Amino acid sequence: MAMNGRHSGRPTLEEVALRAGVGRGTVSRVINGSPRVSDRAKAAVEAAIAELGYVPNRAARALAGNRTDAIALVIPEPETRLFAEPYFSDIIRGIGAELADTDMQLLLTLIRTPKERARFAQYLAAHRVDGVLLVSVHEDDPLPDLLEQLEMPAVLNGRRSDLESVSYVDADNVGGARAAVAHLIARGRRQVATITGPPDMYVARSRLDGYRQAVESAAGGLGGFDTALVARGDFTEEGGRRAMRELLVRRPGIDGVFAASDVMAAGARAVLREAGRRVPEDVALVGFEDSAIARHMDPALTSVRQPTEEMGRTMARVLLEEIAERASVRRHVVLATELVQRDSV
Amino acid sequence: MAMNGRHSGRPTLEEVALRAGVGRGTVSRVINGSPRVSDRAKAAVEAAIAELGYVPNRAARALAGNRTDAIALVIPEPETRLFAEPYFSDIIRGIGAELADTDMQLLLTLIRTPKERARFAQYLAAHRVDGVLLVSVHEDDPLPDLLEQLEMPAVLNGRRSDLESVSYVDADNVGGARAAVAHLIARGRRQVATITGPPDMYVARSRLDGYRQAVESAAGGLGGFDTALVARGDFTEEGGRRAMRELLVRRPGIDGVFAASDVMAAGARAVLREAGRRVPEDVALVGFEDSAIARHMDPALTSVRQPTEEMGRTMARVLLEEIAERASVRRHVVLATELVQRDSV
DNA sequence: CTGAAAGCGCTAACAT
DNA sequence: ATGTTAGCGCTTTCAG
Repeated sequence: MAMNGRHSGRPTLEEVALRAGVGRGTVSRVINGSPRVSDRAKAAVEAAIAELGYVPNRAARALAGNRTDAIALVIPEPETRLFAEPYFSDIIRGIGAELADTDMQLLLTLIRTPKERARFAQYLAAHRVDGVLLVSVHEDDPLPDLLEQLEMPAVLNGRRSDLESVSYVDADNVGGARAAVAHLIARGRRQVATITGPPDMYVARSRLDGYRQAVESAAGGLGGFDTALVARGDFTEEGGRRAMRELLVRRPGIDGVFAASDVMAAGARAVLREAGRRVPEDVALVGFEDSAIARHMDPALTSVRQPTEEMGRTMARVLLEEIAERASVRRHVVLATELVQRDSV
Repeated sequence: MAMNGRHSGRPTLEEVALRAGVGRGTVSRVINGSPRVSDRAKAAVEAAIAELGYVPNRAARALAGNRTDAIALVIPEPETRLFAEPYFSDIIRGIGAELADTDMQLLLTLIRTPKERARFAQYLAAHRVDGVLLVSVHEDDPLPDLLEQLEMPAVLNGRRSDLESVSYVDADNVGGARAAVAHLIARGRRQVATITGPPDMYVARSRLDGYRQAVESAAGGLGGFDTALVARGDFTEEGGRRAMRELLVRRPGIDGVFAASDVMAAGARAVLREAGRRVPEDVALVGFEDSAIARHMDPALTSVRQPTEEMGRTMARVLLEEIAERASVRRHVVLATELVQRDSV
C-alpha cells in the first residue's frame, strides 16, 4: 500500500457523506446546487458540512471538473505603469466587486517580455484559467487572436478596431468627445482645436471622430472640420505640449481645445500658460479623464469621465457569462461617458 | 465503465512516458528536476515533452502534491485606493518580476467587507494558496495573527509593531526621516517641525522617531525635541493642512517641515503658500515619498524615497523561501531609504 | 432521487 | 536509476 501520509486533516466530501448518511454523489450534487436532490438529503448534507466545516478542495474539483475557477487579468508591459492610475485601480475594483460573490479567483499576470508572453500562451493552451481579461489592447496585440484561436473566453477593455471579434467592454469615446467639443462650442468658443492620440489606436480615432462630428454639426461660423486645428499627440504629456505649440503656431486665435487624454491636456495647459493665455478664460480646455491626472493638476478643469469601475464590473460579468455558456457568443458593450463640468467659463 | 468523455486533448504525463519509452515516475522526476534520473532518460523525456507540447496539469499536480503553486496578494479595503499610487504599482511590479521565473501564480484578493474577510479565512484554512503577501498592515489587522495561527507562510509589507512576529519587509522609516530632518538642519533651518501620521501606525511612529533622533543629535541652537513642533496628521492631505495650520499658530517662525507622507506635505505646502510663505525659500519641506503625489505637485521638492519595486521583489522572494523550507523561520528585512534632493535651497 | 464506481493527471512511496 | 502502484478529493455517468 502506498501510504503517503499526507492527509491534510481537513474534512473531505466523503466524510461529509458519511456523516450525513448519504452517498458521495449526493453530497456533490448538493454542493453544486443540483435540483435532483430531496430536501431531506439536502438538509442532512448541509448540516454535516456546517458541523465539519467542510470546504471543497479546489484542486480536486478542478481536476475532476476540467476547469479551474480562475480567470486571468493580463497586464501587458506598456500598461504596468498605467497601474498607477486611478483608471486602472477602478477597473480592478470593479472586477473584484463582481467576482466577490463568485468563487472565481483572479490571477494577476504581468507580461513584460516576449518570453513571458510565450509562457502565458502555454498557460492558456494548458487551460489553466477559464477565461481572460485583457486591458488596453493595442491594435497589433497578438493576444486577442491567440485567445480566439484557442476558443478561450475573453473580454477586452477597449477594442482593436470597429470589427473587433473578441468580446469587449469599451467607453463611448465618440460620444464623450462629441459632448466635450459641443460644450466648448455652446460656450461660445469659435476655434476649437483637438489634440489626438496615435492614429493606430482605436480609442484615439474614436475621440477624433467625436470631435469631427461636433464641429461639423455645429451651426455656422466654425467653418466645419479644419485639419489645421488637429494636432497629433501620443497620449503623453510631452506629446500634448508639442501638439499645443504646433496649434498655437498654426492657429493663434484658438480659444478652445479638446485633448484626447487628460495627460495631454495637462501638457497643453502648461504650454498655454507659458504662452500667456489664461486657462480656461482665454482658452478653454477639456480632456478625457483617463487617469484623473488633469483633475489633480487643476480641479476646476471640465472633463469627460468614464464609468471606470462599472467598466471593470461589466468586463467580469461578461466574461463569467461567456464562460458559463460555453457558447462562443461575443458580446460588445459600450458604456456611456459623462461630461463633468467643473469650470464656469 | 464510467465513460466521462472529457479528454481535453492535451497530452498527459502518461503519453509523454509512452513516447519517451520510460515510466511515468521517470517523467515526473524529470519535470520536477529530481537528480535521480539518468541523462539518457532525461533527454528522452525532454524530447518527448517538446514534441508533444506537454504542459503539466496544475490541478492534478496540486491535488497529488498537496500544494497549489499559488500565493495570494491581499489588499484590504483601505488600500484599494492606494492601488492608484505609484508606490503600490511598483510593489506589484516587483512581485511580478520575482515570480516571473517561478511557476507560482499570483492571486489578487481584495478584501472589502468582514464577510469577504471571513471568506478569505476559509480560503486559507482550505489551503488554497501556499502563502500570502499582505500590504500595509494596520496595527489591529486580524489577518497576520490568523496567518500565524494557521502556520501559513506570509510576508507583510511593513509591520504592526517592533515585536512583529510574522515575516515582513519594510523600509527604513527611521533612517529616512532622520536623513530628511538632518538635511533641513544642515541647510541652516533652525526651527524644523514635523507632521506625523496616526500614532497607532508603526510607520508613523518610526518616522517620528527619526525626526526626534535628528533634532536631538543636532548641534546646539535647536533646543532639542520640542513637542510644540510636532503636529499630528493622518496621512491625508486635509490632515496635512490642519497640522500645518496648527504649527503656524504655535511656532510662526518655522522654517522647515518634515511631513511623514508626501500627501500631507502637499497639504502643508498649500497652507504655507496661502499664508504667504514661499516654499522652499522661506519654509523648506521634505516629505516621505509614499505616493509620489508631492513630486507631481512640485517636481522640485526634496523627498525621502523608498526602493519600492525592490520591496515587492523582496517580499516575494522571502515568501518563496518560507514556503520552500516549510520551517517556520521568520525573516525581517528592512530596506534602505534614500533622500532625493531636488531643491537647492 | 440516490448509491456505486470510474476516472481526472499527477506525485510519491514501493519495489526492483 | 526506474517501473509500478496507490491514492489525492471530486464530478459524473450508470444503475437502480
